[in-house]
Amino acid sequence: MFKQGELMSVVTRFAPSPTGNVHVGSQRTALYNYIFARQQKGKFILRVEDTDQNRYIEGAVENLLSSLEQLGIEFDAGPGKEDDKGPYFQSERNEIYNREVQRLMDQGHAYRCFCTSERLDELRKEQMEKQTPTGYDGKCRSISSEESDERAKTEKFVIRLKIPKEGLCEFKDIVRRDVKIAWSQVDDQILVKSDGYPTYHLANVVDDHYMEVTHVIRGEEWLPSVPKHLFLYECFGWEAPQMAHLPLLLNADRSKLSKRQGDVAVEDYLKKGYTPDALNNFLALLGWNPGGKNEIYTMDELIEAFDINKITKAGAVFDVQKLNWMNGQYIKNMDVEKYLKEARKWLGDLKVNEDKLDIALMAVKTSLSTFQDVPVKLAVFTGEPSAPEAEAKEMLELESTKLVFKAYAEKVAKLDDLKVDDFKVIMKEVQIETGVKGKNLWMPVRIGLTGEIHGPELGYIVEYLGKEENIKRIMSYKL
RNA sequence: GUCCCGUUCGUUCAGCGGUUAGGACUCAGGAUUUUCAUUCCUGCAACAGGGGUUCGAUUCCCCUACGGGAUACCA
Repeated sequence: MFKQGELMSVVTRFAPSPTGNVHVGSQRTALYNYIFARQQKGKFILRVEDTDQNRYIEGAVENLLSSLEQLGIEFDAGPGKEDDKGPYFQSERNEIYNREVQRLMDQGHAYRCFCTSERLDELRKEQMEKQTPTGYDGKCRSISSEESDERAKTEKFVIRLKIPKEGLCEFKDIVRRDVKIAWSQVDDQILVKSDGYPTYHLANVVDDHYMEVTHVIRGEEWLPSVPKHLFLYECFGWEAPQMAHLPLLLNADRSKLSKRQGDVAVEDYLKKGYTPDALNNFLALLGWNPGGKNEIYTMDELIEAFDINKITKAGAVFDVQKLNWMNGQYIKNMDVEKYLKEARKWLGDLKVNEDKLDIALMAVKTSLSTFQDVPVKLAVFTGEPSAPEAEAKEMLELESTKLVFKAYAEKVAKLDDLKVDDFKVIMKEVQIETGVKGKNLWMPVRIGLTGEIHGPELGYIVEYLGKEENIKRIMSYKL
């Protein structure tokens, strides 16, 4: 349990590895770290965990940086924002890891292991068959330091942590509360790979210590390795940070959120016209909720309301339907200037009347769920009228429609300009003159102009089309 | 296989020993609107199962079932 007012300044960190585009699950982890740090008036660090040379993907760091920037998740220290705690790329910190692992070796907490991967595979297979826990059997533990030094000159080796073999590791997690894992279940973790780079476990602990991280907020998949980390802190004589292991994000079928069942990259959602604010809001509420009727929160409100002690334990399904609703809310409530500017980016190769574009955009503002919908919703303004369907045809064939069209065309012809307000006046006049009102009045005009029975408010369409086009379209129906 | 974590409406989040189990999304119906959308109202819908503890369990404990994670020289 995290208690307010503890005499420490909070430092959190987001530490992804650059193996692809940022995942929405990572976004949520970053968000919780960021929100918590801001709430506690602490510091939020970004650290790139690139110790696995094989998995590095070109452009991943750029994607990480740009995603965070677009989302407004700002770090206080990290790549491009160096301070005395850096560098913030693990691949540039090998000197530190080597120094620390040497300490471990000197103290007898770590040892070289010369076992081949073939032997390790074999061992694992045997253990599975015997239905016992899998893990390293400690063959190289007993090699003398003299022999170890000698063999190291010619043989490949890794460095392992000498995990206690007995007892129980008990620890507290802010989300999971009390967790117990038997030491017998914990493997002699590899700390340094044969290529000389550290594994996650070593690098993570060393960096968190030197970067003075006070709260480790990360995904649930790390929970089983906490004992290793705790033991490392103990060996080093360092104080361990507090832990909070977040529930996972799931597919609709409750399996781990994966690309097979939809988009998982932040970039994908941004490209589809979801706003960063909506995305943040939605993700923040997956795993935690302040209660009450409201679901819409600005970043500042999230920071204000967040309670790290109330994070949910169970995995959460990423429900696009709710995201769509929420994104729609953000667009509806968006400041007009900002909306217009953003919406204009989504026109694609739609041919629009530049002068009247804003009118069309405003007309569809409340009907958008994502910005990707802009061209679709705008089609009724920019395209030719579509061929009327059966229901529309019926309306056109009404006797009253003839009168309405005639009166409408005449009124429009008399005007110099055609604005939304003029249109309302005209329709009133047409109603009085023809005696037709309600649906029978409005529907035919809509169909006459667009061919559709549904669409945005007619006034906007009328103004967008302009006088000439209005008359042309209405008169095209030989009634 | 072994270990760890989890389980409240279809989804998400409230509830933290006594509630008609609440909100949001979805869905259905209605109102408003020239239509769709928006907005508003109403409704449908859940404590995985079994044992305890207790005067009383959704809430605490245990077991089972189910789900997820970890078991890599990946993070």
